[in-house]
Amino acid sequence: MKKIKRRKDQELLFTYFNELNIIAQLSSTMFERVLPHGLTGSQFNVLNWFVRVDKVATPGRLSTAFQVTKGAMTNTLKKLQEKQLITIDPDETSGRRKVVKMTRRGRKVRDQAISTIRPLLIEFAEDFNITDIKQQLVALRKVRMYLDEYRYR
Amino acid sequence: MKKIKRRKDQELLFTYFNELNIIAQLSSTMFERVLPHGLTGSQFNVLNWFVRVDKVATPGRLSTAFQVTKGAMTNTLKKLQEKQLITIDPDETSGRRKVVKMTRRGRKVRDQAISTIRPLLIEFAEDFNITDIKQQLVALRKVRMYLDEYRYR
DNA sequence: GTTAAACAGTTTAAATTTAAACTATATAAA
DNA sequence: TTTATATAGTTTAAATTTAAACTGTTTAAC
Repeated sequence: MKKIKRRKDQELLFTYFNELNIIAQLSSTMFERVLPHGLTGSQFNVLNWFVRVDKVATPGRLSTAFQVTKGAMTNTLKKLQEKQLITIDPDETSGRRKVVKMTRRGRKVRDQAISTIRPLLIEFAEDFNITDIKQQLVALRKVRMYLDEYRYR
Repeated sequence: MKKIKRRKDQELLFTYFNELNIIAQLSSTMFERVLPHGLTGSQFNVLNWFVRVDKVATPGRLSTAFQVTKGAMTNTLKKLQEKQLITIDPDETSGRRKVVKMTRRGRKVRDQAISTIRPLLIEFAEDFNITDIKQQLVALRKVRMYLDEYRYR
């Protein structure tokens, strides 16, 4: 009896994470399609980080934040720098660190990106109950926190 | 007033999809780490599809199901074929189609994969209310269906 | 029946990402 | 102080994925 329940639970959870993954894939693709200036998802996420979290960053802090390898972040930052959306300077206080900041142009492009994504979200909001989404978000945060902790054990 | 509400909603939704994406990334990584036989996530997903959905497939059907390009699926199937986990044969009734099936070996490896993932899910289940997850799943399915339809407009 | 269009799958080149090796700097231990 | 180790970031090669071009087959129109 218990064994059967466990198997059922396991299937349910598997389906649950599968559904999460499909949604993640579909939504990222939708967002990426409308991003301006040939911005990729990772590039936009970095720009948005500067608005959401902090004015200043290091490559390492960003690679930890987005859970990508340092090499991947080096690449993403290089692209953003080429487009003049961020600056990468040596850290005065440390010879191995670098200081990353968003430029004024970067901020403008980020705002533009937000405003191209907004219509998609507004439309979505018309079909869904915001209060309900808010509750889902509470639950999702718990799941994310669990996974985050699990990762570092 | 309405404008402010819209902006708040937009931020909430953005956070919502962001949270979904982080969870998707963390969970896929966790699962992939424990997969046997150097199986990648995409490879496992194909094997699992044969258990969940149908005994027989075509490359096209699979690339649609997982929303990846045909080229990506060609690659994934090639890898699975090399490992002798699937067979790819010409379709008797059509010269341009191919018939993909999971081998007995493939089924065994898929079952093995499931059983390496299971402990992670069992542990997860101990910290979360299954009834609650079940309700979340209902909500997530609605979101997925919305995005799925949105995609083909 | 020919011809044109659509379809199924593969191949190619470019982009992104990872893991691991590597360079350079900072910290800690002796 | 000298030496060892940890840290920050870059580079490299391999893997995966996409978009687009391409091959071959089927369907539809005429």
